[in-house]
Amino acid sequence: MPVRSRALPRSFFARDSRVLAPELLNKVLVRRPIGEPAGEATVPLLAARIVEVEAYCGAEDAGSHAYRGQTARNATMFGPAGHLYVYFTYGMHWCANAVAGEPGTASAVLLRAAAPLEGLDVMRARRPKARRDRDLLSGPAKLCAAFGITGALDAADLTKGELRILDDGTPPPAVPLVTTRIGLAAGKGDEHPWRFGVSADPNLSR
DNA sequence: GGTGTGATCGTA
DNA sequence: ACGATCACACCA
Repeated sequence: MPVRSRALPRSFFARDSRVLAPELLNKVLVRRPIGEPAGEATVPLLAARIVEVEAYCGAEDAGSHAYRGQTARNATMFGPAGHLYVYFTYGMHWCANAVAGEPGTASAVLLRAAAPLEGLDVMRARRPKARRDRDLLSGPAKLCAAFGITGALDAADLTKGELRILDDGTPPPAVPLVTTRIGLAAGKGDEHPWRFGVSADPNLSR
């Protein structure tokens, strides 16, 4: 991790989720030890380079949890950008998003896959079923499991908390992979090309 | 490489 | 009921 890595400011997140999403590719998700001071030089406990994301667009997006308005579950998405929206799905999995846009827009970017950089031993211990390291973070629920992200981290501030997204100087891909989003029912937003990835990266979800 | 299926529970 | 999923079984 280069010394000049720095946490992304809130202004970085406060944009349309479809603009923010590809900009998050090649940024570094880090989790620092609990209670560790927020110095820039601290070695993170866990670090991974984001290689796959999806944009969700609130009230105008049938695929978004916010499509039918605010509830207790999705309230974080209606708040300020730069916070983490964590939800539980399929009765067993947690998934994490970076809240985007202006307050009230309820847009977010789902973190779908990442390439492990640091803390591989911790990630392997949390994901004993992953046979290869490229499977540690190759899906939104896998990523949360490996990073220990649960509902307890919903609404965490990504700009200054124990969980952050850093810019280490690696630019996003000039030409990202762009496809429709995964797991949406027909007519429920599946037509929008709002999934973005680092082409041919081995850590992409299946 | 691909497809099919069961697990398991909060939310609407 | 159904889901912004995963892992395993199987076939190729």
